[in-house]
Amino acid sequence: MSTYNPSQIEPKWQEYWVKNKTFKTDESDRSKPKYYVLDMFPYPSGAGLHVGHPEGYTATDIIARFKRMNGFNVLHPIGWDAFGLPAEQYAIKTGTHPAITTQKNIDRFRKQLQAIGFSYDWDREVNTTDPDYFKWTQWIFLQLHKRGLAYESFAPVNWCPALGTVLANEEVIDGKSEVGGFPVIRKPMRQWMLKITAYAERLLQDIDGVDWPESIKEMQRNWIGKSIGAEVDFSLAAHNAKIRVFTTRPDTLFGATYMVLSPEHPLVDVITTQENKAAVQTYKDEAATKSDLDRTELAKNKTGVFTGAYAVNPVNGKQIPIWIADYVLMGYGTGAIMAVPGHDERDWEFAKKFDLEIVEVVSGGNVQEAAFTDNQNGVAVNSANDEISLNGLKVPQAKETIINWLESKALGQKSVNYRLRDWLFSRQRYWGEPFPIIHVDGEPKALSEEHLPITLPKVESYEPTGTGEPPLAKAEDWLKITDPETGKEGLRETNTMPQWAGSCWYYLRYISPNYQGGPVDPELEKYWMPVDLYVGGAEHAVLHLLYARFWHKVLFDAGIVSTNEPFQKLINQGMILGEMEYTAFKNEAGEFVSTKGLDSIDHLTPVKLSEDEVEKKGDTFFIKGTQTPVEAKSHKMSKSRGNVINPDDVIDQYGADSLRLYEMFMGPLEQVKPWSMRGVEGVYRFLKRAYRLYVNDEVETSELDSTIKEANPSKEQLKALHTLIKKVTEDITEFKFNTAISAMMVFVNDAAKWEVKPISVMKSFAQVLNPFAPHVAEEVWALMGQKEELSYTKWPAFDAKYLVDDEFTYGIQVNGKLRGELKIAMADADNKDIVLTEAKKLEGVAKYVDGAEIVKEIFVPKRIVNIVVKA
RNA sequence: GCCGCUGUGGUGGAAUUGGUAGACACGUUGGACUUAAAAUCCAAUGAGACUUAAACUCUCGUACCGGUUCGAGUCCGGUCAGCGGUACCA
Repeated sequence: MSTYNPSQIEPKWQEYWVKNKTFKTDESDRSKPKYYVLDMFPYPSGAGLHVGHPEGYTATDIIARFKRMNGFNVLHPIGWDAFGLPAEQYAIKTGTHPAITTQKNIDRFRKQLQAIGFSYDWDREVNTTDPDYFKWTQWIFLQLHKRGLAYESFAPVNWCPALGTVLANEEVIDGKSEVGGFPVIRKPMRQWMLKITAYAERLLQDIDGVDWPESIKEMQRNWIGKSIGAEVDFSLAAHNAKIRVFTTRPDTLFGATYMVLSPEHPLVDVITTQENKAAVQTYKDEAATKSDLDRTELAKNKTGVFTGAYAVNPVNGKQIPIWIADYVLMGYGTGAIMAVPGHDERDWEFAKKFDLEIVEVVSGGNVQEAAFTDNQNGVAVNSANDEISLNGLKVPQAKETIINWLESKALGQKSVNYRLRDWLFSRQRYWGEPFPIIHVDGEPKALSEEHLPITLPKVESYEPTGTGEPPLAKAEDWLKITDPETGKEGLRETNTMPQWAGSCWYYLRYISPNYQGGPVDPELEKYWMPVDLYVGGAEHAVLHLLYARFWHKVLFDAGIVSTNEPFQKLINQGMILGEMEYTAFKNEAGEFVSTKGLDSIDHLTPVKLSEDEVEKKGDTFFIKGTQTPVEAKSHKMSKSRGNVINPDDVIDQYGADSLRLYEMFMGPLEQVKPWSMRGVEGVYRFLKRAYRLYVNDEVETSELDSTIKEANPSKEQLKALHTLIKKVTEDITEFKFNTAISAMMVFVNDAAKWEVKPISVMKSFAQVLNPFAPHVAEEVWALMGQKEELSYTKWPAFDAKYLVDDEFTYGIQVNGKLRGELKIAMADADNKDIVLTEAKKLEGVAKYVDGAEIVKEIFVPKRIVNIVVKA
């Protein structure tokens, strides 16, 4: 009992915190400054917590505890993003209702989180599947609907046959589903869409004002994809109609030698000539059935067919052929382009393949060899008609000139386009929020607020029908509804909302989880918002964070929230990889081979090696004593690789404080880093040493060690303590937890040598340790007989006067090379003459300086001395 | 291809933001304690040269090449590698 035993200490304090509601947030005292520190809430999967969760959660917990000790009123909540596919798929397999699975998983997650000692206010837990919660998700949908931001669409969507549902653009990666990697095809279906494009400009502008990682901001900007250009009308040679194109390079209009329509463009059937009908139809049919994956794979090989029709280039009256090709997308711009093969790579490839004319209109390259695409310094050529000439102008000026001319002739105008599309907001699933929508006389109609929440019906089977009919279509009693307004018979909407819906606004619900007058209590919202710190994985860079910003802005417009942006500061924790693995490869003959220069290693057999079977030579690892290179790499944790670390096991072996400390000590929070069990042992040893400062482990009782006394601290002790306080305070503020921990290690190494440990110093250390390793801190705090609640004690202040040394040590350089060290009294440290005189007396320095001509003497007070001599 | 980030000992990582590179930790080696082991404690530990040995000293060293500077891990230009995002967006 006398040695450090986390399995006894930790449950005791966890129970104490829960029982006493130590971390309950009381907002009645609004005189205190507020701090809202938020974690991305987890999906409570059946697998339980993995080590990635406690990384961000420990970081926010340290901040929360630190802020409490600094007099802030802290809101630090947690909840469950509990709708979603796994529970539904489990239901399909076993017949267990997703609500049951979900509840079980939540209970397990809660237990696991409490076992790590996070200081959440457990009275504010939210659960997206709770009708009291999703009532307000539905309510927010009604606000969107009211504002014309929710609408039905019958356009082709991303249908994933394997998942039996449609997916949002953001959920499709390389033509495959983000979840599971299944192929996705395009299929026209009735869907609900949210008009996020109406907010594109604000989503883009306001990103500048938030304190987020630049990479995430850039990703969002790219996703929104604003491009400025012009729309230009081309009249048809044989029809009295126009085709409008969007281009970012109106300056190249004179070089437009053909035109391409998307196969889905409505004018295709109108303009196609008789002899081309068959070929065009065949091409259209092929394009329609092509999956996104096929389109991506064939991207390098351009395809298309000629329609037989011609358009007229408005600047030079030339007739140019109109083609259709699937490299032009109906969903972007106008679904039609003017092709300028001289200055656009795609158009160039297409023109080469189909032998179309290539004209140079911007000089600087050789357009027969490759498209010349410099859009800054290129100079326009061959670009003049009777009224206008761009010749000699650089691209930006040429653009402006031609746009003005087009506008004056009513042939086109300046135009802005966004890559962002409307958000496909419905899923053909069971385990999601039902829409507050009914269909009467074939028309969708919103139910009014008093009918909320719309709860899920019991169903026999959770399988989608496969034709796109959601499982809810099978719940006949639920499906049929009498319109409360007109008394007509109607049908409920059978789609459900995507998982993102619940996570779009959960941070608001934490503020007033029981409020019945709206999603959030307006008074409290004004006090707590915005979120001061939001920590989570970078995988949500565009999806969740863009959707949540969109909803927040809608709620802002509706007067529900008072801030323009929800999350002031965002930090992405880096992924934790598995332990470093050393792998060599054997060929079919069983010989070790080098993988260098091989495209594929599929035919080789990997052989795992232990650390002491390998050695490093130069930049590469080899099998010891051989020339066989070894791959040294940390991999993503995955079940199939068998390198998953379970936090429960770590806690069993080393305790929660060690888990917390190790995850923070590994390296910078934002960085990707490999797990190391030995590293856990390192911090465990540190905690043991720290505990042993307080408790003598050679005796059989857990009493305070006799070296801890009421005593005046020595100068050295004060210096050690205040160095620690300064470093930890600054590092927490900058989220540099790894170096804060190393400062604590330095302190403990020091203090272990003290024969007398003044209780005042040891109290301060316990306080500093508390945010990081709260269990052991509480334990020693109690041992010292402290009655005050540790979590709310005042964070110790450092006093610079204890940090001053009697001496300063200068590094003395000669010609930039270190040649000696000079210890000098602090009083003389700023005196250039004294320092230099002394420096030149140093043996190592004199060797180089004596007899040489001194060219220059660099003296930077309390930094460096550099004497420059001529050789 | 494009955009972004990162390259420091055997390993994870420090470095006052241009000023003594390698803090702290892991690992390794040696030692103490122990009947022994575990635990704990102490010491050494970037590479190399010189030396019988040690001390001393010196050289090289922050992916690579070059530049700016009294001085560069840090700033600038170029190259390479890895990671993440994105990709016919006109």
